[in-house]
Amino acid sequence: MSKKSFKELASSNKTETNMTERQINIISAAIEIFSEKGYEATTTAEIARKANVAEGTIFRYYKTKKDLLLAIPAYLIDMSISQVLLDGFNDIFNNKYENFEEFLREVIKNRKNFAYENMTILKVLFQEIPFHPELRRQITDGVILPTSDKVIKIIDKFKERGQIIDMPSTSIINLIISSIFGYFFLRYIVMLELKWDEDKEVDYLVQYIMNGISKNKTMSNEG
Amino acid sequence: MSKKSFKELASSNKTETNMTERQINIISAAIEIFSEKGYEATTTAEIARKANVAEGTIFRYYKTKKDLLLAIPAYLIDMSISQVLLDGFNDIFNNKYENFEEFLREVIKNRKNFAYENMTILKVLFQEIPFHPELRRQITDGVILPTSDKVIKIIDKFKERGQIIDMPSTSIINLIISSIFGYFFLRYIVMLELKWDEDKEVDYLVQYIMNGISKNKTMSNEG
Amino acid sequence: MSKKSFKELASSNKTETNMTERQINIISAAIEIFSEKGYEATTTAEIARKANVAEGTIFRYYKTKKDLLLAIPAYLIDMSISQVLLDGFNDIFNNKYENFEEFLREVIKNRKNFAYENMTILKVLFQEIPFHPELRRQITDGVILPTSDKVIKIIDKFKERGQIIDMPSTSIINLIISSIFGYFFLRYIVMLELKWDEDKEVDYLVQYIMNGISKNKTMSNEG
Amino acid sequence: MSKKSFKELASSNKTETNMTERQINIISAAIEIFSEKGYEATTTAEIARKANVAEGTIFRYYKTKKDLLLAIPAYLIDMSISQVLLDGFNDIFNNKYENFEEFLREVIKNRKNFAYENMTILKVLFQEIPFHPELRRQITDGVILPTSDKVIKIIDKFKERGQIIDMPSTSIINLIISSIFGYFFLRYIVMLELKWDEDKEVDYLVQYIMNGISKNKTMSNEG
DNA sequence: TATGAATGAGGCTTCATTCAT
DNA sequence: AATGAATGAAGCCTCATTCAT
Repeated sequence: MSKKSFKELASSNKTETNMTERQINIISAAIEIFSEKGYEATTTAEIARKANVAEGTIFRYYKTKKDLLLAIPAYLIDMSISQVLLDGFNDIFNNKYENFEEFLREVIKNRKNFAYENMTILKVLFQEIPFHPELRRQITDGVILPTSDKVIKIIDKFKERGQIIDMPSTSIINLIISSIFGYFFLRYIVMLELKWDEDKEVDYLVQYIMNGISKNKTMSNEG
Repeated sequence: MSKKSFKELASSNKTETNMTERQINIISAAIEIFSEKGYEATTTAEIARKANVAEGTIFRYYKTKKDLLLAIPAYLIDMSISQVLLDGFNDIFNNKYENFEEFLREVIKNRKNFAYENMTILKVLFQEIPFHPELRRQITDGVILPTSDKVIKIIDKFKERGQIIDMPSTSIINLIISSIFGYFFLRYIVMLELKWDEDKEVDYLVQYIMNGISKNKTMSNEG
Repeated sequence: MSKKSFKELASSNKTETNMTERQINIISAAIEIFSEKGYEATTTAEIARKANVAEGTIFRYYKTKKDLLLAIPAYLIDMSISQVLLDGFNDIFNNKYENFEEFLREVIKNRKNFAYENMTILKVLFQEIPFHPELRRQITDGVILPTSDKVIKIIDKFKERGQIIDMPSTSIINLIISSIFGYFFLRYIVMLELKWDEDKEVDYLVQYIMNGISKNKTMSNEG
Repeated sequence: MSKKSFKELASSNKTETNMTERQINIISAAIEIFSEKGYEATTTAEIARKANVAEGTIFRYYKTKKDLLLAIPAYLIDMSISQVLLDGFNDIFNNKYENFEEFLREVIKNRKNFAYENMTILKVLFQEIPFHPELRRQITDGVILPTSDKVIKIIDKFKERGQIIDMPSTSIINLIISSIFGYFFLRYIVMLELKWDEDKEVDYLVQYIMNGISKNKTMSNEG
């Protein structure tokens, strides 16, 4: 993932946001360093350096260092990164997949691409969630719940088609999310140094989830 | 989980460890505050206050604040908490379950109890893993790998009995761990405020995992 | 010696140095307190107070307290104090004294003025030399050796004229320096409280050194 | 110089002092570390370790760390180290040297041996003199002045014989001491790393002092 | 008497934030 | 609006000294 991904994404979307280029530089720099060292261990001096602004300039845009952190979810949404995500789901939703596995595979691929490109920002958010209730609220309300709503509808659709086991949709989502999130955490945080056959493991993951939630046993590995 | 769980556990095991009571007070206090505010945001003064010792006393036992963090995995092992875990697995392993689901349910119950009691310590460890390679090393080498070895054998055993799908045991473990870890993360970190029917959701989790890895479809929900 | 001598000297030379006024305040304050209490017994808070800056400001200019100490020789040179010294020797060298005693008297007078004005800085340097190899290096390489080179030439010149005994120039210099340094140490460090007829004693010192190194006995005492 | 010189000397004199062996261990250790790192930079823990006693034990014998420093001059005298010195002078004094140079050479040799063996203790004392008036008083009153008195008599004796120039004896002593002290300082503190032909330089020193103070030019180098 | 664990004041240093330019 | 020097509160850690054993 390029170090400029945020800035580039942001720049390309600049017409749709009211952030100045400076502001984007700052928050991009912050996100990157937060993800490397954690919020508390990051100094505003470091952010300023990476953002190519003076230290004082940061505080013109973000009153405090914490505001910089709390601005990240809004930034995520504002920048249409979450739009990309939702669009992806929309596509999936609209591309009436006959088969839930197809859908799931698409989701994971989507998620995977998304995660690859935005590992940094996600890492920061999940890292800091436990210590900042305001942040938690923003993420659940602004990102997770809206997404869940969409997904629940999809799940329900496939349920109606008899492809998915009889279990509350919320629980199903939680289980799927847990698996996916747990997978990425294990892969990119804990087992960082291990060799890992990405494609194969993702196939296993899909197969596992599919088995986990589908009504009829599928031994499919023929992705 | 009571605030005294570490101390109590440690005290009850004091014969098996060479830590003084003071040392246990200190690391217990540290773990608790680390888990509440994160390692960086925790001050040694705070730890001292909670441990009821002078600030200087901390440094008699742990040269630096970071040493205090790095001592946690050893503490986990030293206190036989991980022994409890492994013993659990040993019991499971020895109580030759005919059925993999029985085994899994036992594991999750075990894990759940374990996690309940040690959520705090686990939270700290997973929280700080990304920023401290030494910590990562200690956890993978001292906790994860040894446990994995045991579990792989169990998995293999059930594989031979034809109860588990044909997938590398390591991958199976990763998937199971991912699910369980993801579940706890979602439950206790992200969705902290949400109401949640614990028992039901755990049942769903078991069912989901069982479906995910077992050869024959089980629709068991009769928890 | 006035408490402001460094600052004043520095200010008067400000065009020739790239130190800010604040930086000069800080190092001046440091030198004075170091000389009074010794490097280790001096606190950065004290330095800040005397320099009329915040404690943190010190560390903008000198990364550590030790850097502050190690900056002193450079400061000595940078401030052209040593230039004054060398210039003095240059003058002496150029004012072709026919007589070595004249030269010596000039040197000592020069040294004496120099020492009077910079007793403080010299005291610090010689005080801390034993404990800081880096400091020793800087002083020998930056101050002593360059000066010695100049003086050796002068000594050689007078040797050729047959005014000085046959002894390696280096040894002669060492002996002279020893006498002068020892004199000042005894006078200003050990015998601090004693009454002392300065002029008379300096005359004795000159006479003593002259006798010590000159080829022909001089009983001059006509200072 | 052996690391045990103080302790050994002290032990051999134990009948003449009221110090316990422990006390001697402590002050010996203190002196050695003070001389290596300076008084302020030395910790009582370090002293205790080197003295092979518990940290608390130090404070049984010396109420404070400073008391330990202030005890050094008394220790010097108490241990008859200064007696050795004076005895040396006594011998010299009694061995009616006809020639001042002989006397001087004896003194320097004596001093040199003395300094070799007690460099450590002297270093500490001279190092800390500037910062501790009490220490200065003790050294001047207890060591320097009594010694001076003896030496003055000797000087006077040689003056009467017409071997020494007409200069106040105090000044003569100061000059000689300055030269000798300056020599050792240059040699053992500043030029620590330089190669140095000890014997030759001492010869030069003697010759220099002799020339400096004797009435008749001596070009003697034939020591 | 000796010990060494415990103390807590105080040292050095960092860093978010302010403000004059 | 942007800068970056200055601030000073607060953090980590050290160490002389005390005191219960």
